[in-house]
Amino acid sequence: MMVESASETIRTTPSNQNGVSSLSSQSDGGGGREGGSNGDTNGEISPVDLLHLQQQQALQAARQFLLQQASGLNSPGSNEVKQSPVQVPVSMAMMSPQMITPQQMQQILSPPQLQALLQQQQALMLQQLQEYYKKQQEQLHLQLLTQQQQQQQQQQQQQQQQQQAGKQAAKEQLGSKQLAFQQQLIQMQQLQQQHILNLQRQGLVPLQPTAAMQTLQQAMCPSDLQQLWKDVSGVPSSEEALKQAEGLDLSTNSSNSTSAFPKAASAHLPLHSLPNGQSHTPKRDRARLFEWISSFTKADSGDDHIPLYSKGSQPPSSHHEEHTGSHPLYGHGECKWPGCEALCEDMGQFIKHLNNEHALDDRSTAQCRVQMQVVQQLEIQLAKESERLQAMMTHLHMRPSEPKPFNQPLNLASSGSLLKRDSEAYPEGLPHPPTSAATPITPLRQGPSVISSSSLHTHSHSHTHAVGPIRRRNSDKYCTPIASELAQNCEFYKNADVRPPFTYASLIRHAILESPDRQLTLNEIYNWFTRKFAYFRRNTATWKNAVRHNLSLHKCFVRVENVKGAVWTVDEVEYQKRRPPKMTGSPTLVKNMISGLGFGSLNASYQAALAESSLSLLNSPPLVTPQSAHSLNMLHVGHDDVSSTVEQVNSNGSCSPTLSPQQYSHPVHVKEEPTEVVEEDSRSVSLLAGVTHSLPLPSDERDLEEDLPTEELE
DNA sequence: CGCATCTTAAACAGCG
DNA sequence: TCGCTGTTTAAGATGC
Repeated sequence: MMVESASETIRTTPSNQNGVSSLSSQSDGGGGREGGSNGDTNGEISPVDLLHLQQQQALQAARQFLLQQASGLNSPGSNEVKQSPVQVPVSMAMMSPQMITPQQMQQILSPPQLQALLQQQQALMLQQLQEYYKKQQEQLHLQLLTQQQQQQQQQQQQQQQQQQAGKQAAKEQLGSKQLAFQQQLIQMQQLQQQHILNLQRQGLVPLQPTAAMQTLQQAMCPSDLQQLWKDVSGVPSSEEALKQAEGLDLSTNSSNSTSAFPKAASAHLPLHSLPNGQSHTPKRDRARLFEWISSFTKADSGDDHIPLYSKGSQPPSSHHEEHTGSHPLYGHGECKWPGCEALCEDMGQFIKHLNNEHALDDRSTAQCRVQMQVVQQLEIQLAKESERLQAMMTHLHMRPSEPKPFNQPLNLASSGSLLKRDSEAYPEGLPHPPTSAATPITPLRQGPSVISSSSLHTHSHSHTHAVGPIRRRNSDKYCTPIASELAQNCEFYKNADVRPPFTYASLIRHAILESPDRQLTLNEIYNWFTRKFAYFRRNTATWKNAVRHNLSLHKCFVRVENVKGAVWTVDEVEYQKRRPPKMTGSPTLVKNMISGLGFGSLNASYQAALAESSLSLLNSPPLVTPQSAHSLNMLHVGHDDVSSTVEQVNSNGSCSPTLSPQQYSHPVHVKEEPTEVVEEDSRSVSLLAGVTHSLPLPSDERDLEEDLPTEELE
């Protein structure tokens, strides 16, 4: 039954996306900014507008990034094959910002990129938020002053006209008015302070006492969004805040009789701009609304069974929540819908409430979008922390005196040009994401695969040229797509319920090769999976079965009887052999895939496979090592790699003394003839050539040309 | 359309 | 008998 829902999901996914893409072709360039002017006639910015602005800007920036990348790929030293790599980016880039759903963005951009983007948006948003607060306060003061003046005037008048009668009453009335304003002022200040406190409480923002109370810092944490969310949503629990927001927004919205919700919705929805904040949802938009919603309902509900294969993007069932015993939106007798907190005695009542109060409408959609941003924030933060950790680990694994060479070339090698473009992608005047400070190399990461390719490639660079034993030892962990990916996004995968973009086979292989003895029991493999990936902490039956299946199916996995039972090892030769030769034809496509830009429309498994195979192509060069001739021949075709480098390490004697060469490279199936090896060899070379000539990035080309001959011909 | 790869599911057998 | 391990088959999705 799972299969059915899953396949349905898969089928609907692309059509949905296409449908969305084809729908709104409005506002290519200026569209992104229309939101900024929405309801902003007096230079005042409401939280709603800020959110909208943030979103718009994020999308805009993403679009810009994609465009630039596309053009960047296109322009320099391009040859005849330039069409394919550009295809996806351009098609994505041509979408109006509204058309790129956040999920798509997530698929297009790696967490770090998203992080960078959002942080940058946050900075701007915070700035504006701060301005907003300031203005509100000023306005309050102003109103307070006018009130006081009025009061004085009235008092004078009253004194003149009727000295005695009604004096007391008027005073009280005016006093209460004044009090209300003062209250508003105080609340506004509290709101502002709370934002800051939230930032600090969550530890998401470093405590900077001096700046803290004056500026709203550089980051916006989920709690802020929640706060804004409440401001925006106008739910009973946050009525005061809403009143403030609306009440204060007199100059622009005093005459607006519509509720805050449509306003919020109009601000958030990418559908169209609603000039007056009127609730207005055409059928067409409702359809898209639904698509949009359904594309996210899945993301946040991690409790149901999501087939690995279909995890591409869509929920297997849009009504999944109603069938489960527990509901992510229901807990402790309360509706957990953001800002709702409605009491529901039981599940049935809750469901009823959910259907009634949180049906598919603009409001819910707006709320959903905000929640999505909250989630994005968290993910981004997670990615950021992961990177930080990675940088720390990288640093600690090295000699203190060493100038950290490993990461440096990462960008230089294959992403050098991208880096430039990427940095250009940030609008002027906006601070670059803080990550760049912590981990200078990462801001540009394209996503798992790209990093992998680049880092891999880089690794080869540094590895073969000027890397000492220690670095080599260190880098061997990062030199493969999986390895580098895991190394860099280790924490991310560990905590985020994200399917790693690698196949079971490659993961298993990596797990085995990562182990001290290059051998693991089945159970240890299981443990590795669960340890490394949050994704594999559920549906254990499914993926464990898959693991066993892969172990049995692939000849590259060799079962070895051990003293304490059976362990699994990797037959590298077999592993190399099994690699799909299909991708050879279109290195550009490969590159494209690797860039992550094309991943959006692929399902997870296929992405994984493609990424893997693609990377393997880009990977081949570096794998030649001062290893024995035998392993050199066997391994330098290496695909995604660890093994080869691991072997290098081994040859250096710095690693895994327990490993017997026989066990590793020729465990059981020692059936490779020299001829076969030669074949592999030549194939790899030709592949390499193909890659070299069609690589869109000049830096890559240069690197390859520089590196390859020396390495290959060595 | 056929092929290859991957994922998922499931049946089955051996073993402790 | 049960659970784990390992093998095998089949179906479906996807891209070339």
